[in-house]
Amino acid sequence: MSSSKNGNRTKPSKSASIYDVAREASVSVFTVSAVINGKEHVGKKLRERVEAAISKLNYRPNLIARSLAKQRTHTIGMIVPDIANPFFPMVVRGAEDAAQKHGYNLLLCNSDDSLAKEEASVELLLSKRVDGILLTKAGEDFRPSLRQMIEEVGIPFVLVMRTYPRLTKDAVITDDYRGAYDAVLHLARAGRRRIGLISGPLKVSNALARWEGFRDALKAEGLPYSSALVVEGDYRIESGFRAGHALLSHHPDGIYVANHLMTVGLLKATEEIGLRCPEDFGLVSFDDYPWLDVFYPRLTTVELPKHQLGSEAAELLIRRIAGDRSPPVVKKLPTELRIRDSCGFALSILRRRPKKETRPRNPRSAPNESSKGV
Amino acid sequence: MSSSKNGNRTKPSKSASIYDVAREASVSVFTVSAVINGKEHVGKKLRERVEAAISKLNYRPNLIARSLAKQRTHTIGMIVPDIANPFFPMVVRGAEDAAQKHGYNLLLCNSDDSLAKEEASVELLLSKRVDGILLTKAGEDFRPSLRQMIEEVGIPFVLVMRTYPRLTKDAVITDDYRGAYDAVLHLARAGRRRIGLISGPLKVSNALARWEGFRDALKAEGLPYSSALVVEGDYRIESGFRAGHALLSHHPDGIYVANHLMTVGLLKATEEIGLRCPEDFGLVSFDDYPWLDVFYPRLTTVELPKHQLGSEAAELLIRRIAGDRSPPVVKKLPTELRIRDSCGFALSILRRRPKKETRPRNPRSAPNESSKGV
DNA sequence: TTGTAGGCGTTATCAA
DNA sequence: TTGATAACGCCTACAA
Repeated sequence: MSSSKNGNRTKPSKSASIYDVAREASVSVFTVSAVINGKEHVGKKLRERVEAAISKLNYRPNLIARSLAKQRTHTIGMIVPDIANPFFPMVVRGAEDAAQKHGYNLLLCNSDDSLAKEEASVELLLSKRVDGILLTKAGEDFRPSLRQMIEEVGIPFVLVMRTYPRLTKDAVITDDYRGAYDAVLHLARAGRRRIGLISGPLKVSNALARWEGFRDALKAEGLPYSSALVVEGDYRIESGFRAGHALLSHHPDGIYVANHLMTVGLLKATEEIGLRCPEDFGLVSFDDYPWLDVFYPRLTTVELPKHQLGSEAAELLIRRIAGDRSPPVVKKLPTELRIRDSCGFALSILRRRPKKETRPRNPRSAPNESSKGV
Repeated sequence: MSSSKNGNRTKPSKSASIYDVAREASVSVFTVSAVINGKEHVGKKLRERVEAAISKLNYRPNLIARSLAKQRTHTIGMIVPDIANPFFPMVVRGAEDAAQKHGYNLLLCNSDDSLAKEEASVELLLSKRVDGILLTKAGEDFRPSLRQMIEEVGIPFVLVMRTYPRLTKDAVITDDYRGAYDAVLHLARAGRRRIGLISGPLKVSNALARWEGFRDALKAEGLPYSSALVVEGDYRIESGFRAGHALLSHHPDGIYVANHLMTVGLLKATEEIGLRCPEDFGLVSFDDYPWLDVFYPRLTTVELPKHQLGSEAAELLIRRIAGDRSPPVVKKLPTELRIRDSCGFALSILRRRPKKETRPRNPRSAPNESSKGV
C-alpha cells in the first residue's frame, strides 16, 4: 500500500491530501499543516517524519482548498484592452514581476475596450475571488453597474493608465499632459508652425490630458490652435490611417500622434500620399520601443515607463490587499522625450546652415537590452 | 435586516453564500444550487423565489468553493519565456480568446527562459490546480524533475512553439523548417550568394528546424555552407547585435535571421558599420508585425501565425481536459513569406535592367487591422 | 508541542 | 421535485 510510487492504482487518480500525509507519517493533520506552513513549534522528529512522508507521497498542497479556508487566493486579476497592443505586454510584465515577488499570480483578461466584455471579466474575476484587480478601464464611461460592483465588493481595485472623473480610486498613470506638452514644444522648436494632432478618444482620461498638453504647448509657443488640425482616433492603426488622411488634407508641417499604433496608421497614409518624414512633416509620437531606433523614419517619441506602470500598480494593489487603508492615491509617472529624427530638428538646423548630409548617421552605440527568445 | 443594501454592517464583510440565499428564499441549498446551474427540474415558483433572493442579496457564486467541490478550476496556466517579447502577446491573445470561448481563464507566467523559474511556475500552477498547462518550454533541456512532474500529475500539457526530442506530448508549432527554407530560397533567387544565418539556440527545436531549412535551401540552390557564416544567438536583441558583428566580418551578401528581435540587433550592428540594407546585404527575418510595412528597411519576413498558434493550442488543451484520450498530436502550422524590400529582390531585377527608381513606392493600400487602444 | 473538530462555499448522493 | 448531509482539502480555534 505504500511501496510503489503511487500506491496500487495505475492512474495517480487522486493526488495525496494532507490526510494521506498525516497517516503516512502517523501524525495529525495539524502537524502536517504546521510543517507545510513553516511553523516553528514542531518537534524535530515529527517534522522529519512529515517531510519524509511528503516527499514520498509527492504531496503538493491544494491551494484551492487553502484559498477557500483562508479566504485569500493570492491571485490578482488584470484587465487590459488588448495584450496584443504592443503597449501592454510590458505593463503586464511589470505587474507580473511585482506580483510574483509577493507570491501572487496574474489572471489575465482582454476587454477589447468593450464595456460588456469588461464587466463580464470583472464579474468572473470576482467570482473567482481574486484578491484584487488591476484595471485599464475600457471604453469611455464608467457604468453605474460596474461602479457599484466595485464599490460593494470588498476587494481593492487599482486603475492603470486611465482614470475617471469623480472616481476616487487608486490609480497609476503617466504624466500625459507633460509628455504631450514636451512633444509639441519640441516640434515647435524644430520650426514647425502648423502642428496637427492625432488624438485618442477624448473621453479617455489620458487622451484628454494629451490633448490639453498639445493645446497649452501651442499657446506657449504662440502658435494658433486650429480644430481642423485636430483629429480624434481610437488608438488603433486603422484610425490613425483615416485620421492621417483627414489631417493631411489641411497640410500640417508637424504632427503629434498620441500613440504608436496610430502613428503606424499615419505613416501608411503619408506613404500613400507620397509625403516623407521628416522632410515634408515633422512627427512626434507616444510610446517608445526598443526597435524604433533601427528603422526609418527614426521616430522621436515620448516614452512611457510601461514596466514601472505595471509594477507600481501591482505593488500598490498588494499593499491594499495587505490592509493598507490610507486615502486613495493617484501616482503619476514621468515621461521622457526621446529625440531622434522624425521631428526634423536636425533638419531645421541644417536649413539654417546647410552643411552636412540630409539624413545624419546615427552614432548610437550599444543596443538596448530587451525581451527574451521565441 | 434586509432593507438596506448590505444588511446592517458598514462593510459588506461577508459576501452572501448559497446558504444565505436559501434562507432568504426559504428553500434548501440544493434548490439554490440547481437554479444557479440552470437545472430544469425546479418548480417555477421556487425558481422565482430563488432568483429574487439572489439579486436581492447580490449573490455571486464562489468559484473557489465550486472548484474544490468539482475538482475543476476552469483555469489554464500559460507559461511563456517573456510576454514582453513582441512575439508572444499575440500567441497569448489567441490562447485567451479560445479559453474565454470555452469558459476558461488564463493564469500567465513568465519563465525568462530559466529552467528554475519555469519549474517553480509549473509547481505553483499545479498547486493552484489549473486544469491544464500551455507551455513554451524554457531553456534547452527537459529536466527529469519536470518531466516526471508532468508525467505524474493527471493534467494535460500542450507544448507551444517548441517540442523536445523523445517527448511524446501534444504540441502546436510552426513549420519552421519550411519557413526558413523559403526565406533562404528567396534570398538566393534575389541573387545572394554568400548567405549567412543568425540562428536561435540550436538546442531549441525551432531554432534547429530553422537551421536545417537554411542548410537545405543552400544545398538546393547549389550554394556552399560555411560555418563561418552561421552564428548562434539566443533570440534577444543583444545577441543579434553581437552575432551581426561576428557575421559581417565575413562579408555575407545575404542574411537570414531567425527571429525579429535578433534582426533589430543586427540592424544596430550594420548601422554602426555603415552597411545599408538592401543595398549592401539582403535580409530576411522571421516574425512579422503590422508596423513593419511602414518602416525602412522594409523587412521581408516569414510570418508565423501567432494568434492561431495560441488558439489551437488552447483548443487542443481544452479538448484534453474534456477527456479526449486520443494519441498525442503535433500540429504544425504553415508559415508565410512576406516579400518586401529588404531581401533586395527588386534590386536584383533592377540590376539586370536598370529602369525605375531605386526604392520603389510601395503601392500597398489598406492598412491591416490590429490591436486596440492604450 | 500535538490532536480534535468545525468551518470555508459548493456539489453530489440518497432519501423522502 | 425537494431536502438533509456528506464530501472536497485545508486552516485554526480550542483542548489536551
